[in-house]
Amino acid sequence: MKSNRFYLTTPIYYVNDYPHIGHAYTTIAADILSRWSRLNGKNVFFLTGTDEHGAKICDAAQKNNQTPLAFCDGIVEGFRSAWKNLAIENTDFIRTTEKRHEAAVQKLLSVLHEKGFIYNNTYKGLYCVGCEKFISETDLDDTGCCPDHRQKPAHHEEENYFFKLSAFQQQLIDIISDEKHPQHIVVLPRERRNEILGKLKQGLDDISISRIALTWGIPLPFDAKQTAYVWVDALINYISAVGYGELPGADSPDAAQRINDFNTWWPADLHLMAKDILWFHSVIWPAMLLAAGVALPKKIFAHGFFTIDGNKMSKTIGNVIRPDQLIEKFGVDATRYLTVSLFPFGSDGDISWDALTDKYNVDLANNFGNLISRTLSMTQKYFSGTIPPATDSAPDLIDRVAKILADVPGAVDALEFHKIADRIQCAVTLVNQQIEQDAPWKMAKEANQRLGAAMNSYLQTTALITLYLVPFMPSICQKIWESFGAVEPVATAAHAYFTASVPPTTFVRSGAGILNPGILFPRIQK
RNA sequence: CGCGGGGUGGAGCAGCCCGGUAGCUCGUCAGGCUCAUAACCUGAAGGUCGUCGGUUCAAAUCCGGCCCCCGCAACCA
Repeated sequence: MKSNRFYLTTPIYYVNDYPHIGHAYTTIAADILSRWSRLNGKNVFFLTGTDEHGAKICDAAQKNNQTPLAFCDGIVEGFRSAWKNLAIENTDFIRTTEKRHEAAVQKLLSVLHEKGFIYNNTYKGLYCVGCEKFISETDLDDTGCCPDHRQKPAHHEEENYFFKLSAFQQQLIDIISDEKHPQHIVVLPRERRNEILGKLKQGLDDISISRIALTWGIPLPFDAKQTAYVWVDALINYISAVGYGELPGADSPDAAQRINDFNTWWPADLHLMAKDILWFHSVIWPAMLLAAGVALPKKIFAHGFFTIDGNKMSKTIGNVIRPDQLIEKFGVDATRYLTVSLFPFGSDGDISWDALTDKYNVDLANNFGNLISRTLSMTQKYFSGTIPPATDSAPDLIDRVAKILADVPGAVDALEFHKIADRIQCAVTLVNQQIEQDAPWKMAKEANQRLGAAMNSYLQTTALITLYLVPFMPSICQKIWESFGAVEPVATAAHAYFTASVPPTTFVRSGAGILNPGILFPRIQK
């Protein structure tokens, strides 16, 4: 049942800082996709984790008077709790300092070595610790310092191992550009793909994949004096987490199980990341896999960066937004909804507290939240809190709403969160308009026979819209569900609806008693 | 000739890939409703979609020239 499984990943985050809104952005997006896929009957493996090797971490740990691992442990805890607070349901969390990862890195590098894709050479040049790479003199500023890190690079000469990246240029071009290629990788968005292809056509240099004298890393299997370059190390997490490589030692899990896991999950269906690391994922990573004879990931999506109030996110400016700050102001569910839908996913955009607050008030408080309030309130007032039955001549409202929401699956596939939110809001507006047109409060006064059916249709459509919001706002949707008097969890209903087309009329049953959930999205003053 | 992104009513944005009544949020003005979180609904004013040219029956949308703005510095997703 390989076609029914879905393996998606976020990058593993570098542990030089506690999580901020940028990390959260990618991870929330991945979680929404993951939940959506589960609700659509997929067997999902959702991986995230942390990247913990390299000189920077080593230095930071020293400054803190800690061992590198102890230092990492602290920050990793920050990531774990941030994801927990954001209701992220990742299947696994991989750390590059784990044994299983080390085993996978060594296995892959051994294979590359055996197949002749790795050779050693002397590398001379200026090395910047901050960049963790050699830089050329032309890159330096007037004072001879690295412009990125304001420090003088050191003269460095070392034996390094190189990976024959250049051997894969044409193959990579074909794989990325030719949709009919058996190993085709979909790189999105399109403009990013064009950028990658453009760079690829300019040619590829072999890359250094090891560091000498840097002990905080994974030793090369064929030369223990050197450790793997952090990027090579990091990329491999995507296969080490699902079972690539044999674990040494008696306490290791069953090797056969790991092989089975690997065959089940690899290749990944989607690698999700920000645009800055697309090159590593769409060129270096596939080249490594090609060289090793391992299958390639199917889709790679790079989202944009954002500015905050028009400025770059910066500790100096002090405008860094932490996930917990967002949660404090908007709550977990709204935070998830707002961050991914504020501007189109894939392009750069600006985030500001004002804009977030605005969207919160418009989409969630005034529109969706208020729709819940008014329908429940009317049900309470006009029908003593018992959901009235539908009539045979069901209003076409449900059809019209369903039609709008029919655009959602396609938008999810294209990772167009902005569009998903737009469709959902349109659906909500449609119901609000219908309510206005029907004027149920008037019908109540006139004892109009059609009131029950009308009320029923509002509840049904609101319930239907709620199902589409489950991946974004899991806990509030559950609350809404309960307030509609539904017995089964909202996730169960959503699964039934999305996988078996169970009509919405079976979710919100006439005769069921509603509950008052209170104000779900209180308006927020700017 | 470095690379990339962008220029759409007062502000912020969508639409552009797959040409065919220019849409959303905020703001302004007028009205409706009173079930609801002072929420909701309707209507109005306001745009020659940066500019010049091309393709087309038809271009914000495709093609080319030009002008202007912003990244490719970072603590970074």
